[in-house]
Amino acid sequence: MTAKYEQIAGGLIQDILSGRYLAQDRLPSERDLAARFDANRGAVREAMKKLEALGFVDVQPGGARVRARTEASLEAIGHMLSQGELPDRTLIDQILVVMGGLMNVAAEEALRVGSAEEIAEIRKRAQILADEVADEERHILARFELMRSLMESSNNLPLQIIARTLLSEFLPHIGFLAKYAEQPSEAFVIFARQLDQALANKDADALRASFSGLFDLNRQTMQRAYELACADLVQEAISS
Amino acid sequence: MTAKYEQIAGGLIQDILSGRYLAQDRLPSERDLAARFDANRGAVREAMKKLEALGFVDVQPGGARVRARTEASLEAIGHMLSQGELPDRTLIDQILVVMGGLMNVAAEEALRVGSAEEIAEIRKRAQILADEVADEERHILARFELMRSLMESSNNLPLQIIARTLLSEFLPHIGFLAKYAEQPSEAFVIFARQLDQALANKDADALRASFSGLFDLNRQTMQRAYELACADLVQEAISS
DNA sequence: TGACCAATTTGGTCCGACCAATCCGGTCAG
DNA sequence: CTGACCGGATTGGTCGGACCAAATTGGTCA
Repeated sequence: MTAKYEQIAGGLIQDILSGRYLAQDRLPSERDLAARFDANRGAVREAMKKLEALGFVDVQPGGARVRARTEASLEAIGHMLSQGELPDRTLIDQILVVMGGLMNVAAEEALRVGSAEEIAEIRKRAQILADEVADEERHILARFELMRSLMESSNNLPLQIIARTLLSEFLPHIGFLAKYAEQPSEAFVIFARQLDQALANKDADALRASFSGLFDLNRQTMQRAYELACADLVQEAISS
Repeated sequence: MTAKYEQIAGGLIQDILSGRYLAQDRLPSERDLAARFDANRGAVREAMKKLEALGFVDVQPGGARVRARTEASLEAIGHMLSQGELPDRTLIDQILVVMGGLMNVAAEEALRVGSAEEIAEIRKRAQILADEVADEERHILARFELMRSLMESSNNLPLQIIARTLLSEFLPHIGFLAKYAEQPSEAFVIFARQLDQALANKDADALRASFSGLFDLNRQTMQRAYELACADLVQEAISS
């Protein structure tokens, strides 16, 4: 049984994201909300504190007001993704773009401040990706391990926080795409080799190029998988 | 008069960041905290909800535990910056690095999906930066306007959220550096011109190069200003 | 029509109480 | 002596009612 204040918070988030309460609307008073959710006002207040921290609302003496989407917190992204039957396709792509950019920064920083051991660790992950015969499961794992070690070696706290948050908001909502994902293409392997070489030569430009290539491929793969998943969903709807 | 639950939250954050409570320590019970802060347990609970949302603690039936720094939320960065007399120098640099990377992504995306009007808007901001005779105040303003219009034109919600959050956590803590900042150097003007040209030619590589140059200069300027501020602080300490 | 004032509403805080899950220390069997 | 077990104390979660100060609202009056 989830805590009641979480249920209240979840309900209000649904209302806000679904447009029941628009930006700059005033939310019902805490007393009214307590009545609607059949809860005590204290529980409602705890839920409001959570909404406030998530950047969904702005609560002041006199009333709580809904904030604009762009004023939300990064932790709110997960809730935005879980709206509707399928997570929003554009938003997924946007997240992938940002993740790519962050990984680029992490790679540059890792190259700049990382120790030899850390670079070697990263190269090991890259080499697994460059290994054509690796089975798919190990391949997927290696991608995450590559990202993880990059973040670690960047020694950049804000970067680590952003990447971890983004990932944890993102991953729970794309599990359904797994069965539609393609095998890594030939181009992927080539980019992975370039990545390894760039790390070996400490060549920042090549590093960037190979990384951009890898993440673009990943984006395309995701978009295709998304389309396949959509098509499947339509089929199911017809047959039912 | 700030709300009491905010005072409590602030006090606890201080305790956590100063090391009074270490990672995975158990926090005192809500009842004990209520006694210590001479407050009602309800107020303490609201403060705890805030700490939880900030990623500082993990509260469960049985007790609340302190999380590791890297598990914190992006909104916690501001609190980390306000520890000690001067904000942490390394952390400032790390934030600048991340901001640079994000702006790079924004610029690429703006070039990819932005309308002609939006590109023109960005170029206008860049041209102000390339204008050597602009007074300093206008110059600083133009930098922020450039960043703002880039973020706007990227049409990337996660990116906008991250950048806005990072800026709002960052800016309040670097105001003291303003009086130590140098005039923009000649190199800065050159990079700004390159930026304008790259936008005109829709040349993503040149865009990246000019942006990296601008942000590197900015980083160096900040670091020098920080050192000057430190030196000043030492002087004051001696003379008092 | 617009400025002004009072009643109402709203968030912030407090008190005391109860429940269920967890934690802790002692007990008892191996 | 060790380890599983058990019951009481502790802890977070919820409830109800109450009061205050600030903001909102709506009506009044100039």
